[in-house]
This record gives sequence, C-alpha cells and structure tokens, in this order.
Amino acid sequence: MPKIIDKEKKKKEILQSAMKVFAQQGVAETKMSDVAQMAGIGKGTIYEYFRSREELHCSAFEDLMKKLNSAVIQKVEAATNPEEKIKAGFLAFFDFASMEIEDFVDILVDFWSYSVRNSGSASRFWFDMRRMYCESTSDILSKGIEDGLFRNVDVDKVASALIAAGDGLFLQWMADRKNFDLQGTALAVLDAFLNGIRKENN
Amino acid sequence: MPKIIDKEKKKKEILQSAMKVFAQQGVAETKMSDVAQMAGIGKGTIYEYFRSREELHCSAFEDLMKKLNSAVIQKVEAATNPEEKIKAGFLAFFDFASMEIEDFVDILVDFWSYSVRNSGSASRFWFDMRRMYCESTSDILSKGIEDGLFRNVDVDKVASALIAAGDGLFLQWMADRKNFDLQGTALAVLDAFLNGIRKENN
Amino acid sequence: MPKIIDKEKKKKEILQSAMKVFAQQGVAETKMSDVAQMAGIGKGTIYEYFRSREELHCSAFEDLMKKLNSAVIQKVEAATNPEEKIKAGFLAFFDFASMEIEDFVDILVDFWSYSVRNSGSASRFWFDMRRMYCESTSDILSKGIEDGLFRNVDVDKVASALIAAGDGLFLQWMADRKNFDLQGTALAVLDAFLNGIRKENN
Amino acid sequence: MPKIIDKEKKKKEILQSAMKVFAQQGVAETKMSDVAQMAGIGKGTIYEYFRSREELHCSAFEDLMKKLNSAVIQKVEAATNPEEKIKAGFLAFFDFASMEIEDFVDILVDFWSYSVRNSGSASRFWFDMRRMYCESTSDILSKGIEDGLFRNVDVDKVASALIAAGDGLFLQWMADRKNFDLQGTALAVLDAFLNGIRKENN
DNA sequence: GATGAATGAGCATTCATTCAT
DNA sequence: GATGAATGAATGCTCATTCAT
Repeated sequence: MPKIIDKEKKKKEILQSAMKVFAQQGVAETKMSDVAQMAGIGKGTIYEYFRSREELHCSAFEDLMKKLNSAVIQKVEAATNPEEKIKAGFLAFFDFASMEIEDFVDILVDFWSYSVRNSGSASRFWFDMRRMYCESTSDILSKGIEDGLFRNVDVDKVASALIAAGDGLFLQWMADRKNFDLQGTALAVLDAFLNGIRKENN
Repeated sequence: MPKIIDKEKKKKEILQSAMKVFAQQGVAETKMSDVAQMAGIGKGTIYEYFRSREELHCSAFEDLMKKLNSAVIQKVEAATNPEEKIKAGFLAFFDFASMEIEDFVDILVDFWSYSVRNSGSASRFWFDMRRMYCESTSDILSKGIEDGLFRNVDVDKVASALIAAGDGLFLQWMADRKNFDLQGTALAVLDAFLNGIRKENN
Repeated sequence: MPKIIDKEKKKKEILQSAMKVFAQQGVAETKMSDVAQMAGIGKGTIYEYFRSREELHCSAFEDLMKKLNSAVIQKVEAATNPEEKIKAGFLAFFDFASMEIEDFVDILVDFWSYSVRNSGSASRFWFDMRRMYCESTSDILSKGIEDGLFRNVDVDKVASALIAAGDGLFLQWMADRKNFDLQGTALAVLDAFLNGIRKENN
Repeated sequence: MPKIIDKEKKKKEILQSAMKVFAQQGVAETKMSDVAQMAGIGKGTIYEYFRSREELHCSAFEDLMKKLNSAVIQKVEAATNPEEKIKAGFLAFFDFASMEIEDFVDILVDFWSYSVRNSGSASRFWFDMRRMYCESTSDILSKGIEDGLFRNVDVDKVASALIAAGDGLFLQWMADRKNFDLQGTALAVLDAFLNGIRKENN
C-alpha cells in the first residue's frame, strides 16, 4: 500500500510547512496560501489532506505535543532514581523547546491561547498531556517518598507546581529569549523545589 | 449649549464592555460590532474614543495590567516581613484573578500570545510588569537573606522561578477552572518554595 | 431685519471656507468636518445653512460662476471695439482665475467633472454660463463683421472655438501651473484667432 | 491539470467593464461591486487582477490614453503635408472620442479632475501625452514654416493653443452631447487657426 | 490527485447626517 | 441658534473554501 504511505508523508510535509509559518508569523496571521507556498504546493492541495484551517491548526498542535511528550518520556525513563527522573523530565521539556524545535516555540502560546478557550481536540491534547505529566510526576514523587527520599508532601500539588513553574519559565523565556537564561533559571527552580521536598537529613 | 460628556468616563465604559467581550469570545474573535453591542452603543461611537481595534486591544491590556499591578503592590506593602510579603504578593495575583475580574482572566492568555509576538506597547506593559515583579521579589528575598531568614540562594533566579510558577498555575487554572484548585495549589507551591529557601533551623 | 443679514453673511463665510477646503484637497476628499473646522464652527452648524453636502457643493460652484461671470462682463463692457471686447473677455477669464481666486481654481475641474455627469443645478450654471459667453462672443463677432473688421466667419463656431480654447488653456495651466505661461499662451491664442478672422486688408 | 486562464485577456475584460461603469456613473461613484457585477464576476476576482481600486482606476486611464494616442499618431503619420498633418491629428482626437469609445468619454473629465490633483502615475500619463502632442504639433508647425507654408509664429504657443482648443471643445461636447456639433465646430476651429497661421499669399 | 481561479461572507473603518442639550 | 456626540449605512478589501479542469 504505497499510496497510503505517500499520503501520510505528504501530510507530514504540509504539517511541517504549516508549523514553520505558524512559528514565523503567528497562527492568527497565517493564511492558507502562506502554508501552500511554504510547502511548495497549491492552496487546494492542503484541503486534500486537511479538512479545514482548523484541522490543520489542531494537527500542528497535536504533533508538537506528541513530539514533546515522547522526548520527555524518553529522558525520564532513562533516569534511574526519583530525583534524577524529576530533573530529567523537567529539563527535557526545555531541551526540547530550545533545541529541537527552536523556531516553533512561538506556536505554543498561540496554542495555549486557543486551548483555554476551546474544548476541541487541540485543547484536549494539551489538557491530557498536562494531566499525564502531573500524574507521572506525582508517581515519581510518591516513589521518592516511599523510598524515604522526599518529605511527605502533597504529591499532586507539588507536581502541579512543578509543571506550572515549567510552563511559566517557558513563557518568560519566550517573551525575552535573548536575555533570559532558561537553563540556568530552570536549574534554580529545580534546586528550590528539590530543596523544598528533599528529606532534610539527605 | 452643546452636550457635555465625560469623555474619560465613557471611554472607560467602552473599555469595560470590550474586556467583557474579549473575555467571552477571545480577542481574535471579537468584532468591533460585538463591543458596540455589549456597550449598547453604535459601532462608530467606539471610534470616537479609540483610534482603532488595535488601540482598543492595547488599552484593555494596559488597564488589566495596571489593576493587577496595584492590587499586588497593595497587598505586598501591607505585609510586614519578607516571608509574608512573598506570600502576599504571590497570592494577591490569584486573588485578583479569581475574585475581582473573574470573567476577564481569559484575556490574559490572549495578551500573552499577543505580547510574545509583538514588540508594541501592549507587549512592553507585560514585560515591564514582569520585570518589576521579579525585581521586587528579588529585593524581598535579599532582605530575607540579610535578615538571616532565607538561605543564600540566587535571588534573581528564585524570583524568576516564583513568578514563573505563578504564571504557570494561572495557565493551568484557566485550562480547567472547574476542577483545578488554584488557591490550594498556589499555597502548595508557596510552601514548596519557602521550604526550599527557608533556613533549616527556622 | 438684522438677523436675516447675519444669516446671509454667515452662509457666505461658510461658503468661503468650503471653497478653501475644496481647493486644497478636492471636492471628493473634503469632509463636512473639514469645512466646519476651516470655518471655525461646529459640524452641525453647516446644516443650519445648507441642507446637505450636495447643496454646499452646488452653492460653491454657483458662487464661483457668478464671480467669474461678473468679472468678465465688466471687462467686456469697458472695452470699446469688437476686437478689444474679444480680447478683454478672453483675458478677463484668466485674470480672474490667476489673480482673484488663485487658490480656488482646482475646484473648477471638479465642478466640470461633476457637471458633465449631472443635470442638477450646478451643471446648469456652468452650461448656462458657457452658452451666455458663446452668445455674447457671437454678438461681438457679428458686430465686427458688420463693421467690416472681421471676415464673414461662422460666428457661432468661432465663438465656440474661442471659449473652448479658453477652457483648454485653463486645463493645461492647472495641470502644470509652475511652468505653463498662461498669459503668454492666451495672448498667442488670441493672436492666432484674431489673425484668422481679421479682414486681411486690416 | 489546473485551469489555464489567459490572465491578460481577463484583465482586459475587467478593465472594459470598469470603464463602462466609470462612464455610466463616474469614477467617484463607482463601487468595486458595480464593476464586479458589470463584469459578471465576484468582487474578489477583481483583486486577482488589480491590486486596488486605485490601480484599476489608473489602468483604465492608461488604457484610454494609449488607445487615443495610437489613433492620433496613426492618422498624423498617414497625412502628407504639414497642414494635413495638423488637421489629421486634431480631428483624429474627436473621431476617436466620438466614434470608437463613445460611451467612455465621460471618464476623461474624471481623469482630468483626478490628474490635476494627483501626481501619481495616472496624472503622469495625461501630462506626458499632452506634452508629446504639443511637441509633435510644434514640429509640424516648424516644418510648415520652414517650407514657407506658415507665418513665422511662436510654434510652441500655437501648438499649445491648438491642443487647448481641442480639450475645450471636447469639454463642451461632453456637457451637451446632443446639441453640440463637435465635428463642425472642430473644423471651424481648425479653419480659424490655419487661417491665422497660413502665409497670406497662399 | 493537484491545482489555483473564483468566490462572497465578513470585517474594520469612514463620514454625512441627526438631535438632545 | 449652535453644537458635537452618536450613529449606522456603506465600502474597500481579505481569505478560507470550493470546484472545474
């Protein structure tokens, strides 16, 4: 079934082009013709692969989330103890953002903006991912408490706090990418957090 | 004997209506006619008070920032010691968001989205406010270290982390306002932070 | 009845202001508010004196025509023989244009444009004036032929030609006021015309 | 296999429709939707071929000027002696106006009006054409003087006068097309002019 | 399947006119 | 009478989407 493979491949190419344009000029300012031009195809062709502008937008979001997700999971699974897993997951987020998709980060805020207001599939992706991160972080924290490494904190809230700080740092960085020391501040945040939950006799 | 109108007052009324509509349907989706209808005036009247849609949008942003700002400052100044000031400032942000302007919070993400991409006056407001919060928080932290209350942390980074966590929590809450315990999580975040920087013998 | 006099005076003031603005920015680009501002009055006040923008425009045209008309008639009547009358009438048109209303000439083309397309009162004014000039010129020419000064030309057509040349010169001048020698060319035109109709033994 | 369209041809069709509407209701009163309706296409389609209303207007002007120009040049070149060339050029203008584009002539005054006030490309076309006519007429007059056919007149001024008379006649005709004998008056004007410059012993 | 010409609903903005004061 | 705040009809232009080829 070579045709299906081609279709999937072309769809991805269009998506990549769309994300490039989304990143360069913002989702709101991106016209279907811009995407077509960037992809080197005709405007109509996009509609062979995406039902509408909306679907293209959601697909781009979904794609971004999936990539981010797998990057984080991979790092977390590679780490060997709770504290390292927390660190790995937290930093992986920023590694991904600043290294792999450098040019695409701006899209995220557009997506956030969009997600807050919509209950569509795009929103669900973000929401689900966040919940997953929280749960995953909670589990790691619970394991750490169980292992006597962490104080007996409210794991759900601390997880939420950590994820929240991650988002917030990201936001700050986006607003001032040139001057904001993302990695350094992220490490400081981690340090503050871990000091806050680490058992004192450690 | 011409009609005498309190132009400033009417401008504010229109701004309030605009913010209501921005909050309900998003900045991008808000039409000038929606604002006019919400304000109970004609479309043309808006242009008597705001040069353009853009100016209306920026004014709304500016207004929100100013209100938020003064709310936070007031609470911080009322607190008497560094830890209380940190707490007061952090929580004031959420009090303001969830209590005073409840219906308007959605606008913030739109503004964030807008600000990241624009270097116009709207962006500057957000950026300046954030910098001010960071500096103000840094000062409080320094004072706390000086007073022997906090560990000798990198105040700028911790301040950044705290602000970041605040933004992130806000974002999470916005995405799931019904289920997310903003106040509780905020307290947990604060607790984690303060535990992380508080001198252990305290 | 002093009030009526005041009304008439104010109406004229508004008209003058309107013509100034018409001349500066063109009839099409002139807003009622521009006229009001130029006249130093409120927008609404214009409507106390003119039923509509249209009426203001027509009145301006009418006024211009009347002034031009009386200037020409005066010069013609002051001249003593047919050739001098022809010269006087022809040149009076340009004297008036370039001296008395210097700043207002641009309005004329707008009026022409308007008149061609409309059968309203503005159009009629121009049309009637033109007809009057032609008739008056024809009469002078007839008198000249009768007196043995001019060849036996078709007076109506020559009159038409002269008026036409006058309009055309005016148009050329308006298109390039800095470089076009209106008086000189007008004299050359007159010379050519008069040579063409003058009895050769003169 | 995309639809292949003769873009140039369609652009001309739209231009023709635009000129029809311009002629019927004036440039100022013509809406883009009127043009679209006349052309039997959608509003948006016009913008596929013309960047803006302004460009459409200029293109119409340019087109008219070019057509008029080539018509005149053709007639002049076909004539064999100076007097015939002068006649041919002068009458060609009116032939063209009254025969070939009958319905479109009204546009000219709008264009004149527009050109007087603007220094854009539309204005330049008119201005350049007029200058060219004057120069061309001057050359013919010079040749006639050289050949001993014409008196030693100021060729530039006489040329200007002739062109001016042409424009003026045109204007008169436009104002009263039904009753004004354009051809007859034009011939009378020519006659008057030629009599005025012709060497008396001819 | 691919295309891009065509479309028209939709929106920001303008401005002549009105009318309450 | 004078005013100017208010209005909303009107318009140029955009762009997602369609569909004939």
